[in-house]
Amino acid sequence: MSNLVSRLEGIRKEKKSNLAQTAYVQIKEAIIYAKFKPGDYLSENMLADVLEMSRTPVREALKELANENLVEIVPGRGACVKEISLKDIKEIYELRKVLECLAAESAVSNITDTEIEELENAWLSIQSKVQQKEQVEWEIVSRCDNKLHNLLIDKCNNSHLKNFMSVLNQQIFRYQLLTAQTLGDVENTIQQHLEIISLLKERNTEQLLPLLRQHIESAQEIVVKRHS
Amino acid sequence: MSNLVSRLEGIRKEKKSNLAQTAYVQIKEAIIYAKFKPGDYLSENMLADVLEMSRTPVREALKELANENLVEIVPGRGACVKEISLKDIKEIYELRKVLECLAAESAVSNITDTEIEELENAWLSIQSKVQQKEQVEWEIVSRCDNKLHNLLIDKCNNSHLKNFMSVLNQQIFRYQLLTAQTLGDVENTIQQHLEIISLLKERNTEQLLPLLRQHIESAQEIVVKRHS
DNA sequence: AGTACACAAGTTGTATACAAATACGGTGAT
DNA sequence: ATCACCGTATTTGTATACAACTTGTGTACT
Repeated sequence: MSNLVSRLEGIRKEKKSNLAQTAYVQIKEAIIYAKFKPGDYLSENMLADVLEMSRTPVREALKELANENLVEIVPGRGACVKEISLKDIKEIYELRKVLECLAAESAVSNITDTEIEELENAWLSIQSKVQQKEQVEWEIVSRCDNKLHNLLIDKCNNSHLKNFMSVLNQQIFRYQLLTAQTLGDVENTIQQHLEIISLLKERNTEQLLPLLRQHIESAQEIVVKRHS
Repeated sequence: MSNLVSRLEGIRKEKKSNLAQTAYVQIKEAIIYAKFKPGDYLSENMLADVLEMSRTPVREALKELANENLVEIVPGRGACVKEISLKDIKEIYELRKVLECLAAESAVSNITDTEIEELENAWLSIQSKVQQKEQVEWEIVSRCDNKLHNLLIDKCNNSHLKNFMSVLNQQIFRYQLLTAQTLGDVENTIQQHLEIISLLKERNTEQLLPLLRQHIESAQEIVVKRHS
């Protein structure tokens, strides 16, 4: 009997509490939300102090962030928060274009109708607000935008692709936050998304992929334009 | 004067000696060359003992290897050398197909004529051996094969793509070693490569990409066939 | 004033110590 | 014989100590 109990406890404990992991999450958020700015040097001691833990887990977190291109470890100085260069943006979006299309291709057959409808409703709600001349915040549109892209990744069959894309999307999100916090042509954005959703509904891969590609390209243009 | 001397010494020291890095390289090689076999558990203590260093750098190395999908860190057990599943192979090759084509597209304009000729000569040498019925070892063909693919990666403009591909290629190389150590249809392989090289020489991207894609697909088929 | 140098403060890299969790093997009861 | 339980050994997670290196500043010397 106590055997069973211990097994249940094993299942219940899904926290995976682990200081290195929390350090990783905290520092990452601080970088993405620009609490730590590009060019800042983060010393392990300082971070350990702030996070109230020892250097060891902080160190592990920094190494992981270096892998994901969010910091650069400079020996003798500390971990430097990476700048965002125009070249980076172009490279990342070039990758996103082919990888997200690959994900979409496989996701099309896995996404359920209700998931699509949910997404559609979110956009329709934004559309009606716009049509009634209500104020629409950038954050809400951004969240909806991410919802679509995350769905495509989430529902694709390729776990390695998922990992790659999550690293990419993280950086893209950071770019958006740093450069494009204002709305562009909202009505156009809404139109693009609704078309994509409609093709998704029909499982029309052939027409979906080019449109998706074009959508990502225009997203890139916005970020690039605001960058300078 | 002594100021200059110390500066020169600083330049000369380009070793970047760092135990964590050497641990990473050593363990990775041991896994790729199957000295550590899939399913083996590697404890930090054991590795530290073998590598004659403390657990700290070993631990960092293992975390990095976990990121690259070569081991899986199991709490309470150790780092388990990853099995190679059929699903993994399919996923990796699917990614390779689109990413290597993307790399090739940009590499075509950066590769020099001499680099291509060097590659071509390597393959012609193998071809002449085969035509004279000489024995050709798998390792030599494999090395030539990798030479082409590494060149495409190396000469592409996208640094993020390079990073992704180096992780992918590492795994592909491991698959090849574990499953396909014997030669398939060598003459066909040679023919395929020579055609690709010829198109590369002409900078004929339009015809190159489909052929490259097809080449990767047939490489995948070989690995999959041997896997079972 | 300008330059070389030395010293101090801060940084990472590495080793080690300790705690908590887990696996493993033996022992006993049913 | 099988299962539950318990103690030991091993494992990771974390903190801390120390060494080597880098940077920056101040000082003496030219």
